[in-house]
Amino acid sequence: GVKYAIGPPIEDGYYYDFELPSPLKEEDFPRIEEKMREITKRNSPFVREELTREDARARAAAQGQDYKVQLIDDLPEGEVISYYSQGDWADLCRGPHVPTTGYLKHFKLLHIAGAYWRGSEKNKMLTRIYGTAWPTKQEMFDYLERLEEAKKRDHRKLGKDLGLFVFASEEVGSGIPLFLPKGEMLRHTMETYVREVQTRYGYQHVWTGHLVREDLYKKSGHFENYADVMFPVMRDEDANINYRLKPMNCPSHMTLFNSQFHSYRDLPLRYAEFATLYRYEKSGELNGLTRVRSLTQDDCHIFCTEAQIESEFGLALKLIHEVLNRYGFTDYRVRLSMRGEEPGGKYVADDDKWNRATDALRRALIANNVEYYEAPGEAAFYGPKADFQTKDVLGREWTASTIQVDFIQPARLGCEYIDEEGTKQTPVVLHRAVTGSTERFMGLLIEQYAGAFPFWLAPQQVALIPIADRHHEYAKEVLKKLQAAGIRAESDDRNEKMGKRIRESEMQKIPMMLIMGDNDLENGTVSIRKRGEGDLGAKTVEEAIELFRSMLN
RNA sequence: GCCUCUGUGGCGCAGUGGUAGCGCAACGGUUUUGUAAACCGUCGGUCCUCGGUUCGAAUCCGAGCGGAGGCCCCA
Repeated sequence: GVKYAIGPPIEDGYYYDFELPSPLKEEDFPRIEEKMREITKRNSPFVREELTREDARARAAAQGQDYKVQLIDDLPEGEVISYYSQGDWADLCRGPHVPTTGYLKHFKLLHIAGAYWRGSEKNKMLTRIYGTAWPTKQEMFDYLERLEEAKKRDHRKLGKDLGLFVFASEEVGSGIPLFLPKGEMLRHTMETYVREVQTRYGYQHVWTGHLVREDLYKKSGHFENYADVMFPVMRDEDANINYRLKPMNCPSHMTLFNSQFHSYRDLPLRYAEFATLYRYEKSGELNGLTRVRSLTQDDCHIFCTEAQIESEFGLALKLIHEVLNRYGFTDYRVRLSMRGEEPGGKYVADDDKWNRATDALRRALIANNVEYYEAPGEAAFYGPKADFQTKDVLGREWTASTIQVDFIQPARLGCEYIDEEGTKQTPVVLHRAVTGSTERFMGLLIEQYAGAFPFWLAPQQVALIPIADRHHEYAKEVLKKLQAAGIRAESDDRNEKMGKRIRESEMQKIPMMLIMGDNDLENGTVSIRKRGEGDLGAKTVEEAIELFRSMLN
């Protein structure tokens, strides 16, 4: 028989998990929906019934509903246990429900997915059916419409349309984005900007390459948790050494720290790196630019004393605010990710250090007036963290910025500094990333702006389109002047009809175009066309440069 | 990795057993020509791969490789 697990409401809909005797297919949906309509037409009432724990348990057990029995057993003491019934169907549910089935008129089953019971892959995989329901036909139509619209902003689609990047999975492999010239330009702009900010905030940039001896990760503790995602590269049989592609930077940066003596006067010491990392993410995990196997992390490690945590956290916070605001991200939530309740697991066992680290973060969040919510079980194995959660166009949550306190790794890797008393101390390390990874952040940016980037970020600021002759000397001269003025200009190398090119530029969200027609070539002018404002008429090159500059802010 | 869905010219799609079609794009041309369009024509496909069933496979079956939506994971 069918066993019922859980079926909660979610944003814009609901799902229900079942254990089914035979697999369900999406082609079964019409039949199920037909049945649903039949039930709603009956307009039968939902009846609420409150039971004692024993009665509820007996009832679920009698029906052979093992999952319900487990749910009942796990309900906290004092919780009212209710059953809702409708016709001959009864189900454990907290409620509330609509009075009768007739209230449910506009619904649609969306898709099927597998889901582990209780979310643990050790448990059986159940069949989850997602659906949506709305009070009116119009609202449901609007919702489905919104989904369609969102798909148009999907960075995977826009990235292709705008010529930013491609995935050649069958040639170079899954999860390895290849960036076209415009995409590389965008990457470069993003990284140059963050580098400039970091330098201003007292960070020093370092470089640690791509290969690391496996032993270092055994020492740091990464190996036992993440061996699965580390690409093996090469083994030196004679020396008995394994080299790995670098999946994280922390041990490398700490090794750099250890390479020199440090006094308390050197602290805080802030190392930053735009590092290419490689992680063998599970195939089902890959997702456009937001989850890849080769990524560029804007990773930083701040070595400081325990007393400096709060001020360093505050500084990092200020930096993150500045950067996210510049990019136009204001809609994010801060999550304090803490160790889970369960003892052991991946978390390094040292209650005292965990408590001190968590308290330090909490104090810093409060001191800086940051609103946050706590999430047990989300911490890194070495410490708690503050994660800045943003959403993509389909509503999925992703971590962009993160600040993490680490009392564990520096000790393991033997980091030291000499304090005022002349004794050796272990520094605290703050791990910090602003954009998280250049790739993921670019994906979020593309969706944020639907491809219409702000001027300073746009991979192409101006398209040059000489009408008469693209090899015209004057056109070349104009291009040179623009580039000399620091404006990213490209000449269009296709000798196309202008109307087509303009339509295409609208699609590509080019913020400003510079057109050189016959008249311009004769008069020594250029014609400006600005996105959203249309034709601005003929200008001199110098006037055009002024106009571009004014757009930069 | 697991569950469900999916893989046809550059892009979007149609085609469920008889050796592939449409729209857009591209290319050429005519006309017009300052931000746009009309018309005519042309090019372009190992129908993801391998194997099987069949007289015959894009179509049915199996395996593999991709992609999508979830689940677990996310240093």
